[in-house]
Amino acid sequence: MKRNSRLSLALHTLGHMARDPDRMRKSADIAAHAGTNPVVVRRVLGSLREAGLLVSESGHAGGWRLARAPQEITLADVYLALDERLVAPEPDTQAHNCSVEHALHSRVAKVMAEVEQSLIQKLSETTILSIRGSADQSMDT
Amino acid sequence: MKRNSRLSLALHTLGHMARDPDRMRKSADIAAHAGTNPVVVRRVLGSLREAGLLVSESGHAGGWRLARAPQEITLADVYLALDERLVAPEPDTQAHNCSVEHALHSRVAKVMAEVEQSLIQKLSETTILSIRGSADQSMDT
DNA sequence: AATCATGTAACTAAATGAGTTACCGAAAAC
DNA sequence: GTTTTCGGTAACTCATTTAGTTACATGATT
Repeated sequence: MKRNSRLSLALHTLGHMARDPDRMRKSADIAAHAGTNPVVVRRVLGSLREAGLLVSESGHAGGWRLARAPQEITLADVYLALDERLVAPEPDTQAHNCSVEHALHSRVAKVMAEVEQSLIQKLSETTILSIRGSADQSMDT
Repeated sequence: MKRNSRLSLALHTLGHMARDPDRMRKSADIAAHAGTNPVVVRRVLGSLREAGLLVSESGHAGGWRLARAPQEITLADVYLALDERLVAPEPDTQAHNCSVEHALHSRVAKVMAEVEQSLIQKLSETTILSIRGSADQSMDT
């Protein structure tokens, strides 16, 4: 895989789950569908669980399930859960030699932060319900 | 450095240049200011030149300069020039096993593309003039 | 010609992230 | 209570990306 694969995997999985929210899915099945590894799936979904988007259970009837209704989960939730921060507010480790540099740095950081917020705002306008497929087909066909 | 360092370097340099658009700057000076290497600077600024944002010249009086007025250069121009594509429209190399997967994949791709466009739109609303420092201080203080 | 800039190829090193193996612990089935 | 079947996680490998560096060619000015 490549860049944004975590986000992509998350959206695909949530899209599937949104079709049938009550069903439990095993990481092995999800992985097979996504063409990846169960551990990778658990890592990504684990982040979503920490953010309260999913719940997981062990044992025979275990697996993964949405923690709330699909229309209550937006792409912003997913984005923030994965902690990607595409626009990246660099934590500013560098001491700046001149005052111009310092002022400019803070301006750039401010603009980047605004763009990031704008991105999150845009993402919050779409729920995973809208990327779900149309009908009642099941995942394991 | 870290992620988005190219974009960051570009914005910082353009911010400096916007203060005094007619002045020629050497890659060595820019690199010293940014705490990086002249070759790295030339690579990044080379992308901006290909996009028509900068011009460069060789020789004694050589260096880098804005190709047009700073208020005519938006962050979207810079973003597109660097070919970053943060939201990343994965080129879809994979054949999908089931029709659900196929439909879902295209939905996800569509949403991602919309978000990317939204990001570019937002970036186009800010020019490098607005990240320039306030007054007439020069870069080499 | 000598100098000083960009342009670029080629390489190194570090960081990132997917993939994998292995093992633990929890919950249900038997 | 033992076995089975899940998730949870640590530890490692491998590929990719990218900054950094060296070296050298090209072009423009002195």
